[in-house]
Amino acid sequence: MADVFQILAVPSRRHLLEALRDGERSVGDLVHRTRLSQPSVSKQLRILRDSGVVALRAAGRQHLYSIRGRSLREASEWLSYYERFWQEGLSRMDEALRREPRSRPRRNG
Amino acid sequence: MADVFQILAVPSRRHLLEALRDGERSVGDLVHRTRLSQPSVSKQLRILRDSGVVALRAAGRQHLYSIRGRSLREASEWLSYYERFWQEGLSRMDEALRREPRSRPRRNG
DNA sequence: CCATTACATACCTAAATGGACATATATCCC
DNA sequence: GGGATATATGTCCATTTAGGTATGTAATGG
Repeated sequence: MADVFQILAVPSRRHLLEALRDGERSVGDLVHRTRLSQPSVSKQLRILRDSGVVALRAAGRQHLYSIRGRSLREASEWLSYYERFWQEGLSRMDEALRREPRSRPRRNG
Repeated sequence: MADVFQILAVPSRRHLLEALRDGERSVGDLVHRTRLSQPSVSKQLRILRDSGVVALRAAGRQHLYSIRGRSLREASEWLSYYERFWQEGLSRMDEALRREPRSRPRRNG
């Protein structure tokens, strides 16, 4: 069960997850949406499943995969600590001041 | 300029970014906060810089690194497409229905 | 039962890369 | 200048792994 960022690091796996955004898809369906061979798709789906990012449901001969939010949430939460670095227009100067709250900014730098 | 998820896939790099959460840090400072050698820290900082995740500011002999939000934002935005998978209690059944909005749920499946 | 369809697994290989050590470069201080 | 400090780069290596091909397995239909 590798960490979620390592899972997301591979473009093919992200493409698979993008194809799953609007619901369950079969393996063959996913193969058509990528440039990967069927075994490669199955392999990446296996990795996604082992890491808890997708779930599998059997339906006859078909295997239907779907997104499981829980693991992706970890990544999102990690990134949330950095939101302030783009939400406010934080410059490095602002940061420097933030680290030394005792010294007030001087009029002339 | 590798993609941001590949950058974040390496734990050492995430540790460096965590150490930069509350502002600029020098290289030596970051070395003390990791178990990496100084050259390894410099190497990873170089990668982070090339990918636009951190910025460098020289201050005498010291090189001060800081977070640049822009690149991380891309990752956060990608993940935002999956928020609904954990924000609502979405089951696979819900998803199936979402994919076929024309057919109403039948009383007996 | 047999062919077909749908998917998974085994195995292999080429490529990428994280981290270490040695060394180069730059700045500071005496 | 010269030594010390701070950081960067060069080089090497062991490890990981994405993707392909070949093959195995399970479900469906006649």
